[in-house]
Amino acid sequence: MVDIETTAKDPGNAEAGRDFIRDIVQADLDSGRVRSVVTRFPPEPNGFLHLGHAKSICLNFGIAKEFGGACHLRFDDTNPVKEEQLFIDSIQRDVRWLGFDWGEHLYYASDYFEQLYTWAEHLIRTGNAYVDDTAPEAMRAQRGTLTEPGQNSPFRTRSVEDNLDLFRRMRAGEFPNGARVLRARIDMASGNMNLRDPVLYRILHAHHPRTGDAWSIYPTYDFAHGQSDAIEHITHSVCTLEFEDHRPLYDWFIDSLPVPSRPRQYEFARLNLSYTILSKRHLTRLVTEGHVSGWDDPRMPTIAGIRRRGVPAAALRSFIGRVGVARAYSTVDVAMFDSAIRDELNPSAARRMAVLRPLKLIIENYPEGQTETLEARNHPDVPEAGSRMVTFGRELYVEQDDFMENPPKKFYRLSPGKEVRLRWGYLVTCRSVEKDEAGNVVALRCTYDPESKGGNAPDGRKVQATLHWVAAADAVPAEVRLYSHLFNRPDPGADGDALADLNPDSLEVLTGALVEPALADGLVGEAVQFERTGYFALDPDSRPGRPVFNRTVGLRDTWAKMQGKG
RNA sequence: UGGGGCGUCGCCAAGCGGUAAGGCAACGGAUUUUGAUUCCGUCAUUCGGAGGUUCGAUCCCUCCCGCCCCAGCCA
Repeated sequence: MVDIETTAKDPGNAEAGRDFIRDIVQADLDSGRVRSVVTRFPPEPNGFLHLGHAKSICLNFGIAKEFGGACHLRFDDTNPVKEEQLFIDSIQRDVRWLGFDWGEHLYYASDYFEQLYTWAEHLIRTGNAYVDDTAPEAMRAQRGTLTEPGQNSPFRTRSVEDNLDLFRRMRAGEFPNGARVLRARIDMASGNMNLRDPVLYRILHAHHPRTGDAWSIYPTYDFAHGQSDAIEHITHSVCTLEFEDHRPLYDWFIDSLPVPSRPRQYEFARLNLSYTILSKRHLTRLVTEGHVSGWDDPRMPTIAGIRRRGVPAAALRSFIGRVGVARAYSTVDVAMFDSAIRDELNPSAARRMAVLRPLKLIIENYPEGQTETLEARNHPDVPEAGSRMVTFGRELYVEQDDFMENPPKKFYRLSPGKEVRLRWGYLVTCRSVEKDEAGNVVALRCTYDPESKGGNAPDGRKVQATLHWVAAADAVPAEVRLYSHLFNRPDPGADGDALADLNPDSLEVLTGALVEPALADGLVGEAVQFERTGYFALDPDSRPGRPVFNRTVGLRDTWAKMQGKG
């Protein structure tokens, strides 16, 4: 099986509308506050990227592209106990697959460790930081609560000399983990908890994926992020709403340090999706506890999972564009994602026939041993897509759902005495059914109208349904994996543990599917439409002669909807 | 009861003082060799609530209500 390279050529910006952040960028450009825009996407390499990150990626890279600027990919690798090279690699792969390019601008916060350290000493010298020996629990107690001010640490008034000495020895590795920290001296009574002398450095004797064992102290997010932005001359540092009250601290560092530029932080609402969970903590649990097959399980809302499911990058971008960017807390209906996927696939996916749950159909008046080939269009609306030949014969398979012995009123498909069209084939009429001892229908005995080749009878009579089918003579056995929501409620976790809301039926494996031969040797990841069923993509688990298909998304199903309403 | 935010159609989301865009969903109907697609139509006299300013307010002011985030040496 060949792995298809689906990296999009042009992510375009047609799908991205206007939003308050783009308005700010435009205004800054117009006023001359910035000459050219520089943004950044700053993932922490402690997990795989998911749909929430996709929103940030599309926003940051999209803005850079639209305004002729640059977007940096910067790994926020300040916590070596959680970060791994595996994630650094997967993140780059996923961003590229999404269609974005950081060019030369690949950075790591760890690239700046030496500079950040120098700035930390600067803070000490200017009386803005001190080494605190307070134990973690005591420090928590001293911090106060949301409504009560904190207490100053007894170490807050240490001399500059002592602070410098201690901090250097922290770096030298003289103290065990947790023994001391470097803190900013701001205001223990601030209503903003982030300003109550936040920790800048902690002692961590840990191996870092990039710096190895060179450091035994590591900067916190707050101390590293803004300064990294400043070093890279980021103009607009865009993050999610929960960092809003970190902004005063972000600005405090920029004001207190001799940084080379003055970036500004802006916040937008993170993406939430119904029936989905987008938190690295939960996604990590799904993987490590084995609820899914891995980070790229097609049910996962990770970029890797979505890609494996067969969703084109363009559909993902289109979806993000439809969602928009604002500051209001929101949860997007997952149906909107499905819609974006269908809109992307409908005009492009080749049509094929595949029977998911086969039911044998025997044409009594079709000569034994005879077969013929019929031309089948690859796309109903795109003539250039061409056609392929399909085999027709006396024994065929149709979908079990397409037959009912005692059909309700509006059932258009096969039932005793009813005539339907076999797509690209002939009109057939069901004459009788064969059953096993248990009374299950095991085969349909039909007759066909030899004059209806291609699907139309010379007398112009109409049929209500057109069915997909495959010939017993050359159908290829396949495995088909049907996916549905990983969680069985729109707001997983609202009542407690999200994993308790896992949908036990999110994966259905059909091992007895039969597909037309043209489906036997596709490319992994290539989208096809199984007519009347949905969009599918070949899974990497496929082997020669045994294709495995993932259902990317089903077709709209008005009939199922009618039935659901009884 | 500290600080910071958010509330426009079932779900997203425009709107920036001049009289409520668009998408998704839903519901009708037309076309159809996919009950798909496409097409056409319906879907907020009203913008969390109450006052106020104004000729005029979703947009300005006041108060109230609801929801979210913050007390990691995580990001």
